[in-house]
Amino acid sequence: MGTADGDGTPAGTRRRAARPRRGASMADVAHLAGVSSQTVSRVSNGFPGVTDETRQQVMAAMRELGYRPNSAARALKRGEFRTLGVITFSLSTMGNIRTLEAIATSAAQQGYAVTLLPVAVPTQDEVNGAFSRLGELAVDAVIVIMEIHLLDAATVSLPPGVQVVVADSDAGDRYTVVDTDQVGGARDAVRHLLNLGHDTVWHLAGPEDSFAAQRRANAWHTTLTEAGRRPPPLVRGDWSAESGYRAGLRIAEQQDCTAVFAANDQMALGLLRALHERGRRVPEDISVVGFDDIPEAASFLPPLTTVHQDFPEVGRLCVEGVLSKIRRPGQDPTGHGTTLVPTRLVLRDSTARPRGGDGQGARPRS
Amino acid sequence: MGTADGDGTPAGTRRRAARPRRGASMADVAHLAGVSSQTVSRVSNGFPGVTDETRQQVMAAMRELGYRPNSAARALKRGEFRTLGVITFSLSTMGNIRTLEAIATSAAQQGYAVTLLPVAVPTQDEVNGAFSRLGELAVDAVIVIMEIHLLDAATVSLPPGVQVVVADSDAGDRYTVVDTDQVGGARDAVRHLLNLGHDTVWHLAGPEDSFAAQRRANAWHTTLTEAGRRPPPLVRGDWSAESGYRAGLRIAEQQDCTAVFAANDQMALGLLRALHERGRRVPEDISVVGFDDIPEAASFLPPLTTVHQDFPEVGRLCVEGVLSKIRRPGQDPTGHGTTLVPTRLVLRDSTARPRGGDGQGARPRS
DNA sequence: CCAGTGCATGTTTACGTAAACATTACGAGC
DNA sequence: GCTCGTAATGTTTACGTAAACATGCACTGG
Repeated sequence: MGTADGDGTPAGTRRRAARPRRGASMADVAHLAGVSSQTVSRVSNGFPGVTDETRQQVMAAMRELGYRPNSAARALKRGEFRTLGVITFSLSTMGNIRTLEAIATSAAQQGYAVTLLPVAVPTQDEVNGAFSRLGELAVDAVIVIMEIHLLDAATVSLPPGVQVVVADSDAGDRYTVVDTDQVGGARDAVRHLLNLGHDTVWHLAGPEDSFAAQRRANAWHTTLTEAGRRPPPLVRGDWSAESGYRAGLRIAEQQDCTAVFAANDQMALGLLRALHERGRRVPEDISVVGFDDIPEAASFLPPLTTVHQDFPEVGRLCVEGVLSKIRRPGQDPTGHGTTLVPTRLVLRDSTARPRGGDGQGARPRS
Repeated sequence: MGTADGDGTPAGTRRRAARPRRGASMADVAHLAGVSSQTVSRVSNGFPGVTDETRQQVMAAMRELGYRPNSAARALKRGEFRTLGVITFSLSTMGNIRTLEAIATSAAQQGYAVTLLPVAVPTQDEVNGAFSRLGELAVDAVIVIMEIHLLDAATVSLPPGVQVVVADSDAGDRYTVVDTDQVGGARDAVRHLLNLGHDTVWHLAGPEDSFAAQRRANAWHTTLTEAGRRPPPLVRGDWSAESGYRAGLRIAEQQDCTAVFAANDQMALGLLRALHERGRRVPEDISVVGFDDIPEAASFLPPLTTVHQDFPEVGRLCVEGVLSKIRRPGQDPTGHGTTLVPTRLVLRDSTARPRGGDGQGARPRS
């Protein structure tokens, strides 16, 4: 590249006009520093075999030209993008968001970027489309945050060589899965209420097509049955506070109901409002336990006892899992299967002994 | 690439063992289809000048080999990545999340992917670091979702040719900014309370280092002053429900306070709890207005009157703005400046006329 | 004093794609 | 019948990087 040419136009200007130049290349840096581009490459990657003096010269040239490695060329050469893809439905649920955030943070620490692949409408076609677009996406591996049942038929179109880890799902036999210990959390919630002396516990469940909702409901049922209690009819919501409110209006009618386990905090919020409107006091008349421990849960009326999920840990494990798959080229020694992240029951003010209860084994509340 | 070679190892196997092959290249497809790789390229990009018959053959070969274009090579050749970068702090605020989601969706519709660039600790160094890492990131343009004052000194390290649009900030003179009409929203909230007959309106503000909080507070102050009312002392929170609760305990002491405008819904939630605990009824004793209209706001106790923000529109406009910058190579005709997205006051049950108020001009509440 | 050794640096090449240019083939027009 | 034009396809090359290989130079030891 000359410094000027015949038509009076400064060199490079025309190119910049045609297509904005991204920046200086290795060749430019090499030229300025008076070395070969290979030496620039070595400096750029921190490789040995370069004199300190040369290194300084090259770095000075880099600074002067504002050199930044071209990631496309680098990816092409190295065969990897240092980028993880995250497929997710709408970021409307708190859990997905927190998980995503943790994934992005963990990935950044490992030198990986995160590309978001939103699936607008959760239909099978959309999911398949996302998986197939993946093949031409600049991504080394994929983490799927998807709680509903659409993963099955999508397997086929997975491009080869792209590893997958799934958060918040089952399918542990076909994919590596990282998930909150839904069963343990739900069991803790129900046992807490039973220990306080409640005869039984109602359940305000999440939508039918959600794996998480399904497992929380199953665990609720099992725990009650194992304790020799008869499970009341299951009440279903759709995760939203509004659905919790509607369900709550019905639950308030049940005079024998003294304890409710809501499958998430938003529905618990709606439930609290319905109970309040109907004059059922919480926790004096009815105890309520939520799930998730969203930041606002401590400010509900009353502050909500709930099952805390460790989303950052879920995200971290997803990244760890997927990177370990990338890094060992051969068979994955951990194999498929599910990694469970434990939950923690956070006691606040929405649970108490039933008025007429005997309270055997109940922990005193502060 | 032959079908077998001398040592009995099937061709390609050794390569796959050394480094997992990403997939077939154009050359492989071309070989199978019996055409040149250029023809494959034409088919791949939907260019004219290919017989239907040839096109069919090529597509068949693509299917058979599971061919996916290599995006690194494509990006290198074309000089663009078809990817937008989004720089953001922790995704803990609902607004950022909703905006991000809208950005991802809009970008996807335009054929662009979105890469997340989380900035862990919001220090100047971190922001500068994020901007500088950007240069080697596979990104054509950047959208910054950042409400605090750290953008100023970061300008220098912006790599050339990378366009920026900023959401939720000011700096409209140096960057293109898309933002919610904070001033209009706050004014509507305050006027609504004044119209109901309240003498004045207290303000529960967000943190000092937030542009949005600052502008909402300014608009609150201006609106009161313009209406000839004396603004009460400003109460400050940090966006969290917990801080709203603490502030609410203090506000509950003010016997002359009949109306509060909270700078977001989370703080309003904490405020509601504090007022309830102190026996101040909402809306009979004190009216409360929030800001954001988070989904749960309709399920608060009582359902919250609040200022609705159109986050999807903000995200859409960010993408539109940044893509228009990319697409017109020369000067941006829209120039820098700020695009405001209007808000909408959503009336629910947390506001009413003051008990002793005259209520002139007040709209009747349902 | 010269082969040998090791280190700093340069040269060649390939990664996969697509623009630019080159080459065919086939039919229309004179 | 021969040229010209056009459409279909092939060949060359460049994008920026980094691995593999090549060179050259200084110092070491016999």
